[in-house]
Amino acid sequence: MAQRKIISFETIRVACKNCTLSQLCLPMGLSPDDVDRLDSIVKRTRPLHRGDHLFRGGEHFRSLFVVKTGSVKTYAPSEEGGEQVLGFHLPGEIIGLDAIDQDCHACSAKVLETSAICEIPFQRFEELSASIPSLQHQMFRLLSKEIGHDAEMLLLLGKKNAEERLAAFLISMSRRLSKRGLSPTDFYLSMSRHEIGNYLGLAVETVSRLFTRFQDEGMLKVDRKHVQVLDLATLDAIAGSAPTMNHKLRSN
Amino acid sequence: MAQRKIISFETIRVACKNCTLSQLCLPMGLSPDDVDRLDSIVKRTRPLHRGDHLFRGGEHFRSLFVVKTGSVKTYAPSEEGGEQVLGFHLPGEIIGLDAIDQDCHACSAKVLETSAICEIPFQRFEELSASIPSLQHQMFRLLSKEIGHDAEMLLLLGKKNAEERLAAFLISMSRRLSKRGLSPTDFYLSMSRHEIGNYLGLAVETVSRLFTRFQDEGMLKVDRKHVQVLDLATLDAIAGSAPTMNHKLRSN
DNA sequence: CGTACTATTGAGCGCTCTCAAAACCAGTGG
DNA sequence: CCACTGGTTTTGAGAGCGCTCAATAGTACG
Repeated sequence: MAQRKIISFETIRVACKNCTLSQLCLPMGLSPDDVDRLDSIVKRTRPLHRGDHLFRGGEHFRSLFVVKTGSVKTYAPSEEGGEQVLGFHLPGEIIGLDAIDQDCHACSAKVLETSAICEIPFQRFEELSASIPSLQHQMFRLLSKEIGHDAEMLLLLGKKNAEERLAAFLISMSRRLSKRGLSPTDFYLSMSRHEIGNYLGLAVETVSRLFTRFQDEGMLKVDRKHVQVLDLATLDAIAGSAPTMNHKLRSN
Repeated sequence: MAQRKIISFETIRVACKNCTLSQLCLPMGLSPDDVDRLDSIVKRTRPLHRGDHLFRGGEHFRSLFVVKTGSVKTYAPSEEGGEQVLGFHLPGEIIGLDAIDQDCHACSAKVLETSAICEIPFQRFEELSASIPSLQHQMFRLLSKEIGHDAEMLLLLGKKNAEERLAAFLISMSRRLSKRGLSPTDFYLSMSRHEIGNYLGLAVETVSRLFTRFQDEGMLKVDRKHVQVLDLATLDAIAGSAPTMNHKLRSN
């Protein structure tokens, strides 16, 4: 996932415009003028590095964030130092939507690799969207899309076994990366096995064993964080919640 | 949960106003005038009965729905007739938010008991919220709240064991019912054990066994769908994701 | 009062976790 | 250049939670 890419300031400025565009505006047109108004409230931040926090749980909510390059994970810290990884966010994806309600962040967001992030002050964004109906509509859609995505994760965690979960995870990464113009079959995972397992509700060891198995079965070629998908069709079939041949549906 | 309540048309009309109010407007004030404008676009529907559908997956999205009385479940039908229960919706709660994005319902909504439902045509609602900034803000909050709730479910399905899941479910029901002025310790569950298990990612048998266990341990008194919580504090403690004494955290 | 459905209870097994240890990697300092 | 150290990943062996299968009881309804 573009680990050691050199990022010029100009690159960020331009691409940042693109990323807000692609997320909020592309699907249904804003006028070029409205796009400029939107873009004028977006702040650019200098590149963040592995381990940096966009925000921490409990902090006051001020802005939404959009990943320009790199990747970010969101997680809910629990009492005893444990955490639940809530999601991984790739370029073009938005972070912080869950904080609008409480006006305060319920989860934390940590950068997984050197990343460029755009910041959208929410108050100003709200004012803008009140005056641009199609922007309001896009925002509703964006929030709704997030809810739909969460529903998929509920299905994954509620019904799928370990094999199906990892396959679904890889397919999701593949799709999202290819949407950004990257290879759907050859990519780097910026998160650790530990984080993948946490996200999928599996133990690290189970994730590791599955990577090995998938490789043995010829579906993947795995070297550390570098993944090459050799048989996307089979992987997709496994991910598709279709219970494995020798399994019946669980509890339904 | 108010199973055999007689509902007059007038009751619905008045209470329907209340329910849209409490969900969308109460938290931050709309002017009484704006409230009337909102209320004027809300459709009342005659009472629906057990098994009726508000909508089915794949149908075109036109309206959001608010539960006035009764209860509704949303679920995602999967390929082979199986289904994943996505949520149970009690009075005052809104349904259909996930359909805004695709302009088409991804899940189905089925009435669990005789219920009164309000319908909010989304197009008209959007127009209205563009002209009432505080309504727009409330809608953003509502969508965000849903995302936050989903995150809680992810944590539940990803990290909690069967005991903690059922406890969390019961605490959730208790809280939501008491928010509507009903008893937090004495209520009827309108959904079957099967549906509870499906929702929580557990087998029916496991749910049944846990109800029995909770009762044996003196935390609950259970008679079919009638639940009385005898020790809310303990139940709350179990639900609070705190791993049981003899368990460590799972995979984090 | 039979039929169908839902709920309960019991017994056994399997998937995934836990525990443990080795292999591998990256960074640091001698 | 290499040993040392902390981290991540891999691999192995065993155990337990929760599922599956199966049978019984209880409930709703015609």
